[in-house]
Amino acid sequence: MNLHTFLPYRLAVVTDAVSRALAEVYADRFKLTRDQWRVIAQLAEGPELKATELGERTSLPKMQVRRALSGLERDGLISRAADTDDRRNLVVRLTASGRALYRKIEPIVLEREAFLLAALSADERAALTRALARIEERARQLQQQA
Amino acid sequence: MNLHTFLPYRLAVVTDAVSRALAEVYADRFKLTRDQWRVIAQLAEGPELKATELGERTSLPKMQVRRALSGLERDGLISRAADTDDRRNLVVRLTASGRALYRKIEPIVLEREAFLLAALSADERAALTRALARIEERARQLQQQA
DNA sequence: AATAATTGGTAACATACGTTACCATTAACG
DNA sequence: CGTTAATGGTAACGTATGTTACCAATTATT
Repeated sequence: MNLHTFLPYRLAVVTDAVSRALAEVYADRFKLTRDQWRVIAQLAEGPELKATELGERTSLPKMQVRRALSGLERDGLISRAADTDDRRNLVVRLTASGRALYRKIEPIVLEREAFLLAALSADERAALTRALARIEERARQLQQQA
Repeated sequence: MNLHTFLPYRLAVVTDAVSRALAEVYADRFKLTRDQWRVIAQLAEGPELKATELGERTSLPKMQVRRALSGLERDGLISRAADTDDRRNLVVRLTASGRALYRKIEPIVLEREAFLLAALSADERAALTRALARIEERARQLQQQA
């Protein structure tokens, strides 16, 4: 077995390189952690979310969501309010400055993604998306049976 | 922008799922960290390596290599010795029990990789490998210019 | 309706990790 | 040669992360 052709290793290395390339934007320039960036990006898609939904949609464990939210709230980028229907729930939404920050980051980050994908044809991109989806599904099957 | 179709996010999520599926083997069953597993897998390919080479070949920063090695040495799976030519260098090699452990893990881990890849045709696998390589290269270009 | 089980969120701990500075050895340069 | 620079490895610090246990609000059970 050769580590360099081993799929899990390859994925980890590529993903790490991509993450770093992106973190230069949201972390270095805009002082957000990766988790905070994910939360903001997700909140930007809809007006408000419950904290639990946020966790599901960002693929983050609830503790990471919580810590991301604490920081964001401190910096005035989101607001948390108790749900009136079920007071266990928190309803989270971007503040005006949260939305403004997102609008600054989004184009830069999309540009970087475009740069990465420019190495592939449309067909190749589609194939990559499909391959990743299939592999993810199978990985989850492996975890299940454990 | 949609987080779920955003390449860096997709890569991170898939990679995380794959890592977890693999960690069940080397971490849960064999009590190795991911870094220790990488180091062992790399050492299994050749008889001995300098610590710095190990870092390059496992894509791990030197501190992580060091910490991985400390644990492995404590457990008698590797040995470290000063290079006689250049006494700054450490020469690292697997012990007999290190090799034995590797031989136990390898087939299980390869089987899991095979299961993941079984979702793809030979062509699709080749395309995936190519796509990942191109994206990694471009990601490193982005980092460079920062 | 009272009690048990579940759920969303929080707290606190121990461990892992990245960063910076450091020491010893070797290489470079005058 | 002798001083300076560079390199491999180590130490020590603060922060981040995962885990476990916990509390309050809600839902289910009888």
